[in-house]
Parts: sequence; structure tokens; C-alpha cells
Amino acid sequence: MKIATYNVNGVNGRLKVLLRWLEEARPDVVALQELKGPDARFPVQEIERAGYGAVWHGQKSWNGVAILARDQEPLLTRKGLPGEPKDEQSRYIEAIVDGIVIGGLYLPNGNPYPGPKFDYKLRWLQRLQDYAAELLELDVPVILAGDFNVIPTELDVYKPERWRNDALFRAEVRESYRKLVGQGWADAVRELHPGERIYTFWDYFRNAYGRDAGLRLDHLLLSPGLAKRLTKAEVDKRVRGWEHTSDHAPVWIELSESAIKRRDD
DNA sequence: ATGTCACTACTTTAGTGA
Repeated sequence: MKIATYNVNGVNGRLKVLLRWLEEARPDVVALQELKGPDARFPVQEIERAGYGAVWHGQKSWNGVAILARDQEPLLTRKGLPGEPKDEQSRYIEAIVDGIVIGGLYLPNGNPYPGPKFDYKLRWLQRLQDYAAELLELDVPVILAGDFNVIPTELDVYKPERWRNDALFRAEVRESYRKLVGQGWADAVRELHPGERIYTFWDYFRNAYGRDAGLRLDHLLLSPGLAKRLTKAEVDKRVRGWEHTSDHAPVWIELSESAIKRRDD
């Protein structure tokens, strides 16, 4: 089973890129972020024609998240993260596909630091921690997938010094993410590629992709039982090189049907 | 500070968020 996360940076503006990638990669499940359109503008027909059922949580202009499932309809379980009822931003959607709870998220960017946007990001991270702990207590298979807007460690950024005071890399943000993962989640890409430089995002500015000046922002966190089924975790880096593409590349994992034996087990 | 995108409303160009 192949499960992906992809910040499309405008689901309508990038529809051709998304459809091309779906056809080439054929993921079973996809969490999408930055739809950048209201619910009514979600391109459900084109996505269905590509063979995917979908649930989505849109918003005019900004944010917006969706979950796609090949040849089936995802079973919607939640829109929005609990903890701040007045929060209007569409940043969390959750659905069950093949018995797995998929939490699709688009964490606030948080820039500029300091300021109210940064404070909102820290609150959102705390809300995510609280809710993620509840999910783990259910003891069911869960994947939290999305654009976390967090650079977890120095290995995940081309030039750490330049990003020290950026909301993606501030110490308190990394600390909050570290606590979240420490609840018992497995960062799938790191699990299979420890010590390797892997990026999922390259700025549009200054030929960042050409220089491989990237950041690792898009993550798939697996509940303990699912971590035992993890066989592959990759970034579809080539997609970032396509015309009219998103500034993020898709990230995907492969899960086996049952627990597998790995060296460190 | 800069750079480059998508999106929106509307003075089809300028704001804004990333």
C-alpha cells in the first residue's frame, strides 16, 4: 500500500501536474495541502476521472487540505483540529482508508517571527500534540501526513545558519515537533534513511532547486504498529523539476500487508 | 532586502501569503 503527501500549492493552478503525478505514481492514498480554493472549486470531476475518491476541506485563497483514495471513497472522520473552536483555517482533515486513519495536515508557516502568526503556529503544534496523543491511545493504525512546516534537524536544511530565526526552524518549533514524534510516532523518511540529506521543498527563488538548496518539511508520521510495516519511504524529487510545478515534491511510503523484519528489530 | 509563485478583487494590476 502506497501512501503519499503532497503540498500542491494550488489544486486548480497545478491540476495538470497533480494528474500527471497521480497517473505516474499511482498512490493508493494521498494527503493534499494548499488547495487554495473554496470547497466549491475543488476539481472533484477531474480527480474522479483519474480514479480517485476524495474528501476535502477548502478555504478561499489559502490553506485547504484533502484526502484522495484510489478506487474508493475515503470515510471522513474529522475536519479541523480540536482545541480552538474559533479557528477558521482549513488545515486538518481526517479519513479512514483500508482501516488506516489518515490525518492530513497543513501546519501554519508561522512567519514572520516573532509575531501573532508565530504564536498561532506554536498553539497549533500544541493542539496537534494533544490530539495526536489521543489518536495513539486508540491503538489503531494512524498516519499523520502533510506539510508540517517544520525543519526537524540541521540535517534537514541546506544552510542551518540562514534559517535559525525562521519560523520553520526556530528552536521552540523543533522542540515541539520533537515532543510530538516522541509520543511514539515514526518519522517514516528518517526511519529508513537515517543520516541522509533529503529535502521535500525548494524555494522558487534564486534557483533553489537547481542548487539543491532545499528543506525537509513534508512528513509522514506512523503509529507504532504501522512503523513495523514500513518498507519504503521516498521523495518524488523529479516532480519539482516539472513545468508549472509546486515548490514541494510529493513524499510517499510503502506499507507491507503485515509486520516485517528489519535489521534494527 | 531579495527572489517567484498562486490567488483574489477588480482600476487586468496590486495586495497577500508563502
